[in-house]
Amino acid sequence: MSLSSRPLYLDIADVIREKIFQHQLKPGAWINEKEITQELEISRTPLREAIKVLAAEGLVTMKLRRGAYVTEVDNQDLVNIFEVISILEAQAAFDVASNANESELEQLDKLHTRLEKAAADRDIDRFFELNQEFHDLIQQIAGNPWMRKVIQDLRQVLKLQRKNSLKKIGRVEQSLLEHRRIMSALIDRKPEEAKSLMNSHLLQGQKAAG
Amino acid sequence: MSLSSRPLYLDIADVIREKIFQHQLKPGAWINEKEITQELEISRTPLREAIKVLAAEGLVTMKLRRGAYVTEVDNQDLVNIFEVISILEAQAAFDVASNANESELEQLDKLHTRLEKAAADRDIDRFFELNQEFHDLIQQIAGNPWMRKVIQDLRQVLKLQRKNSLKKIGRVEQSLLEHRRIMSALIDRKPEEAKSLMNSHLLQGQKAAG
DNA sequence: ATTCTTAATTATGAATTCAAAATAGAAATT
DNA sequence: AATTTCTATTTTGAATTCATAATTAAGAAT
Repeated sequence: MSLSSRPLYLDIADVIREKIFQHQLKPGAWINEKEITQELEISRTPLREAIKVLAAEGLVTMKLRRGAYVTEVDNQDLVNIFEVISILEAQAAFDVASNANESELEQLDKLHTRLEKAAADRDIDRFFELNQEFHDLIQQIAGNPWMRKVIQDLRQVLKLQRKNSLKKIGRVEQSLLEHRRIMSALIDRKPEEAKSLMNSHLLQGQKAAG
Repeated sequence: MSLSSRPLYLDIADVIREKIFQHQLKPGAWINEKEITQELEISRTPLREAIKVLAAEGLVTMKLRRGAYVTEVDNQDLVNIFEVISILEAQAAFDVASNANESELEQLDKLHTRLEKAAADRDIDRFFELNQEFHDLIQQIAGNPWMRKVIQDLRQVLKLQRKNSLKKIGRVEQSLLEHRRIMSALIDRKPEEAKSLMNSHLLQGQKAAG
């Protein structure tokens, strides 16, 4: 067989990425090429290409003649990554408040409503998921694909050390409150306010996680 | 032979990257694998790994079953990339003004002096080079390696379309003026001012290039 | 028993080979 | 002559093979 719509190495990268996020491959763990080729029934060539993609994303680290291991992020890394994400997402919020059209704001509002519902249902996993979607939709609407790519890559690295701040008691409520205010600033088209609120929202999340 | 200190694919990536910046490989040009393997006397395996690294950096774009071509950035891309770079470098300047120690500021000042000299000598190439060094040193001192990596990757993509704004008459002088004011803000430890100056400095450069 | 040395094994890095798709080129049809 | 169809060539994607460095394991020496 061979009529797939995308190259094998991308599929393999997806599988390994998921393994990393599921902590089936934990930070610091070496990636055993033979094991994975046997499990996925593929050859080493596309696997090694996939590993290089993940290395570029920062999810794995390569060591000459030793192979690759899942990247370990320390606390300083977290602080540094959060600094970048906060700035950029804040700017994205600014851009949305400045330039989004009515239908886009409506889309956001709908998503936000679902977020409220998940919170009311105490469905943390769903909240977590929709929360990600909400942030991503803002970036999408902001309309800077390069910025979006940067944010997504860095968010991926954050996911390496699943200190999910939403698991902290009261954090979902707090987060929701912050979202509401961001949403208002967007709808009221107050760019500076949206920016500032988004920035502190993210820094709050960091503080809660740390 | 086989005692190199780094994997072959990284060396190959360097060579191709340089070819791209030298415009030996122009935006839109397909990368001919056979040609490069013969020229560098290597096999396709590490070459294809190198291409994937460059794709992750955004310098080449991969097309299924067609190979890879040098990325073409349009005007919208430039605007978008500049938006991200401006924000982040501005923040880096803020961080330097806030946290750099005396010796680091001195380092910057020395580099800045050399920049002044290159300008006085009308040595544009040297100015260009030192200009890059100046910006990078700020990022280094800012001390956020993740931010630095993001900026560097994006700056690379900018280099694809060598609209060097410094080539514009008067732009070197203007740029130098802006640098002087940034330098002052850093030494006077005025973070907000440094941030704002750096931001407009970069947007000026963009405007001059566009 | 512990450490050091050396042989066997394993894993990585890179070249080669194989399969299939895309392109180029020639022949045929209109 | 222009366009279409079919064949040959080239090129990409992926598997396999080969070479060498790193690790493990075994044995020797203290």
